[in-house]
Amino acid sequence: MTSGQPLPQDPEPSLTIAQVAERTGLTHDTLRYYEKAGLIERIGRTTGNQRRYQTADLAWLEFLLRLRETGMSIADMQHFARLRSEGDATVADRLAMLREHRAGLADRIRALRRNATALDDKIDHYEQLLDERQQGTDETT
Amino acid sequence: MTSGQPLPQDPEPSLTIAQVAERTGLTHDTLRYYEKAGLIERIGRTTGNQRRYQTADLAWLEFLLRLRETGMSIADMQHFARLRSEGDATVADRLAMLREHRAGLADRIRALRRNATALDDKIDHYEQLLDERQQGTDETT
DNA sequence: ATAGAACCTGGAGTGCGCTCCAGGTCAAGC
DNA sequence: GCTTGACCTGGAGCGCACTCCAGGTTCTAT
Repeated sequence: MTSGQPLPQDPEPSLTIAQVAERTGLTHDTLRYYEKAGLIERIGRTTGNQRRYQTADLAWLEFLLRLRETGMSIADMQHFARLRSEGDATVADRLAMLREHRAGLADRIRALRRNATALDDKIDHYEQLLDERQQGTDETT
Repeated sequence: MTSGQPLPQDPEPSLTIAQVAERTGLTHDTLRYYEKAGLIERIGRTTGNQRRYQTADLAWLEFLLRLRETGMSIADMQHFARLRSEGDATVADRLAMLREHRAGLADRIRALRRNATALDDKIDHYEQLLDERQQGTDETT
């Protein structure tokens, strides 16, 4: 088993919302919005009702950010978060979600690479146009 | 010079908005919105004021779609379209825009690939969890 | 000639993902 | 004790990229 309850003298590095905002690049408004929306479970509070983020909260947030950066919608992240909160019984479902998301991501990367190549062609075309234009400034054929 | 004005007997393959919608995957509303927004210049009309898209319109639309798919905003596409409508003098500006967009795209593809790798790790982790859970169903260590 | 589908316009409405606001509470330094 | 800045809540507002609507016109097939 693991050892400790969060005793008072536990040096668990709890962060304020401002510190988390700086670390993640999110605003405090977005952090509160994510909590309200159920993307992150209710963050622990001080006696004065102020949030204190623990290491595990940070790790989950960073995972969420990876999902977001790869284009997952808030709705899907809510779904994933709900499954997670339901415990180990939902591991298979969560795995399925991640696999599907991963597959979609692969598709999107492939599409972007194809479009990048097309863009390169267009850029080449523009470079040629520009060369001709600059060469032709004096109208001599 | 090139040869023909669009004479009546010119077999220029003009398409209705519905046909263009089907070809591009855009809705007719989106096509009209893009025209209203200045992303595409005013499409030629029949005497009865209905749009007829020409080959050149299609080509431009497909280019716009590539810009969109690679994440360019409507505002930036408007900017590009405006430059284009101003003629050859803006070739250098347009080239600069495309190069910048291309560079951002490269960054985004790199970030997606990094995130994809992180996702793969997470998936591996979930697969292991699932294996343990299935093996451990009978509680024998 | 006429029915019905496709098209037209200007403008309002929608969904997403935040972002801002008002009005208050809490914590730390002077 | 008091000020000042960080934090709290519920709810309204915003920008983007469409999407829909009402009311009218045009095209096509019979």
